[in-house]
Amino acid sequence: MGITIKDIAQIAGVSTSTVSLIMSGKGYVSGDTREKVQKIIDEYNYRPLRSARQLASNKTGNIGFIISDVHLSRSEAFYSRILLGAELEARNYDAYLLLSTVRADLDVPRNIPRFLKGRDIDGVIVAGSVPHDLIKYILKENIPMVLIDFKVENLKIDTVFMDNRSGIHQAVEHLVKQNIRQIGFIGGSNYHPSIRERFEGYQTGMEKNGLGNIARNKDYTYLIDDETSAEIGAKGISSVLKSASELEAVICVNDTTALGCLQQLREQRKRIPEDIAVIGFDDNYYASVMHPPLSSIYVPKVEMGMAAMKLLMERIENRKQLCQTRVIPVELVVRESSMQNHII
Amino acid sequence: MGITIKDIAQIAGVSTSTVSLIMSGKGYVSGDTREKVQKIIDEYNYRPLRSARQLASNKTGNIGFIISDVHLSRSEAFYSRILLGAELEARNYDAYLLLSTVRADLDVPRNIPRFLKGRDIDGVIVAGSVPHDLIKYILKENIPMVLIDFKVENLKIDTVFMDNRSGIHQAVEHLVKQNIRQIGFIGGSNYHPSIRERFEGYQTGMEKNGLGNIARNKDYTYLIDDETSAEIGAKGISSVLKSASELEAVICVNDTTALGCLQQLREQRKRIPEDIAVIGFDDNYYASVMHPPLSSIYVPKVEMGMAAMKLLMERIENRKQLCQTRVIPVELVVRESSMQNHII
DNA sequence: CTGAAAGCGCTTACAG
DNA sequence: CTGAAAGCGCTTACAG
Repeated sequence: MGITIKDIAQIAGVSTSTVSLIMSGKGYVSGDTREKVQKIIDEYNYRPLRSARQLASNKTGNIGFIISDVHLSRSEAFYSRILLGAELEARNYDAYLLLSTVRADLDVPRNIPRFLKGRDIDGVIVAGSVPHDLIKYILKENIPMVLIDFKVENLKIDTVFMDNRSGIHQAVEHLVKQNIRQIGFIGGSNYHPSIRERFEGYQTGMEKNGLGNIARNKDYTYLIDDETSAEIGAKGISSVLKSASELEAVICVNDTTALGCLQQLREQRKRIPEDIAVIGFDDNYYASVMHPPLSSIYVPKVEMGMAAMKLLMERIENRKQLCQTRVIPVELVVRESSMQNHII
Repeated sequence: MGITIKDIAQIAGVSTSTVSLIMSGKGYVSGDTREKVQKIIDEYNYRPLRSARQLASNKTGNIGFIISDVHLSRSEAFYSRILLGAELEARNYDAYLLLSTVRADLDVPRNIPRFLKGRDIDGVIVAGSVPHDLIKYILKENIPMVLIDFKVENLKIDTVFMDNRSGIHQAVEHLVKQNIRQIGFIGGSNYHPSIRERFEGYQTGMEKNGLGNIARNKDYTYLIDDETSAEIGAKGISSVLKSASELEAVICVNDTTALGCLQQLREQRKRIPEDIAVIGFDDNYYASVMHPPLSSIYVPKVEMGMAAMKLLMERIENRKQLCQTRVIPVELVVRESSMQNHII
């Protein structure tokens, strides 16, 4: 029913090879022929059938996007924005994005995303943490892959990351500039690479400002190696408040944690930011509408998805190139929750 | 490099037709042959190449998932949960989900999702509102389609919806049982079908409880036909509070709106729920961690995605069947924000 | 610069 | 119940 390359070739009075060459932009075709054929292609609105193209060229034009089910449906919309970026960028390569969610208890290799088994993709983007076995499987199968906001030790894989350390450094400096020095940290240290980096950022940032003794004092930190949640924030601030009575400010590993922290502080009748300043990380929608509005480190999520897609395409083009890590810059957004001395 | 149907046929000593028949589960194959061949298929872990299958059968095995970019990246994770459900269900049909976001200012048909033009999908799921022109295009092209949480007037399309009216009715009754009668509504009336239904639910629910006069009194409602936001909630409650001084409770069109409402009430030093009870809709993660925790109507989002995929597959099977609407039940979750008289 | 032809890996009437 | 064969719509060496 659709129009085929044969039809176009016949109408244009050329061979199908020529039409194919023109469609793909490869090989040499004279300007005249090209123009003539292109006109007919446009006129008939011809689009090559993907499956035929795939079969003949042994390329699928599909990119797999793998994400854990809990991450995709988390409220921060963090990963769905990354997904959005990947999809946007895919268009520039005329690629389709195949989505597959995986569970944490994935049974590799029995239960892996189908497109991996069927080889229906040219490469995959993995966003956030997934079972290590899955990563190893993809590597073993030699399928081009880019990780976003995830790392697996000792494995050479292209990665897109945000500059977690710089983000926390910005937060620390913003506080120090206000003469706030008793700064705590709530979150985790090891559950996820980004979480680890944020904690390290806290340590090094404090160190740089001559506050290493505080950062090393465990009274000032609350670390739980688990999926982040508002609950951790609430428990964390209670705990730190008890152990470090001098506390003036707290940096939370992300906005969700900060939310719980804010609530707990309110229940304890602490004024924010007068008694305790609070800073989050991610800068999601809720940060700006929290009470008070939350200072947070903005992460350009869409850009991360786009960067990953670009990197993957480079990898597919040139499978031998050295592994790269793209670090996406982040930026502190100051709001009421951390403006203790009202100097922005 | 991969193993093909030919290899399997040769090893098993049968024709490729027989292998194909077994793989697809169609036609008649004797038990003996079936078993023998199946064993070899399993042993070699053979999986037919999708593109070849597509080309030969003229079916793609792909389902398109279309969603507006703003919806996908909204913080409620409402639509990403729906997407999750669709993907989960797709596995049961061995279908792949192709994602495409569209912008509100989509230029139809120039800029429509590529898989629509290329006919690379067997059908599409459209989640949330998208430009009407796009819906009309899909209809005109006779591509099987299911809408989720969206309607286009006068067009016959399979649809999955949540029971918005029932949700609001539950909220009204929950309040009335506590002898709360001065109930307002904040949100919109016309921007989106769900919003309209929720407003209608407010009107009919109030009517049923003998409170029609209040529902008809414009002092008790604040309606803005725009994308929902916390800001609308804040402005809404200020406005209603001014015009309806007797106000005891307010139902918000969704949780995001309720969030803004909560904040504004706090700023005005109103106690929640003692002075004003507040109820949201959607029951997203933030509802339970708001301050105070927000009563809200739970919407089973994953189930909606699954239902849509099932419905679409039915439609693809039988293009002539009558259009169906699947209404997914919802349920009020009572939390502190609406427990004025402490009788749950 | 262009064309003829083989081939990609399946499915599906059609015979038998 | 099973096999031989055509065909799906492309791409890609290979000639010329």
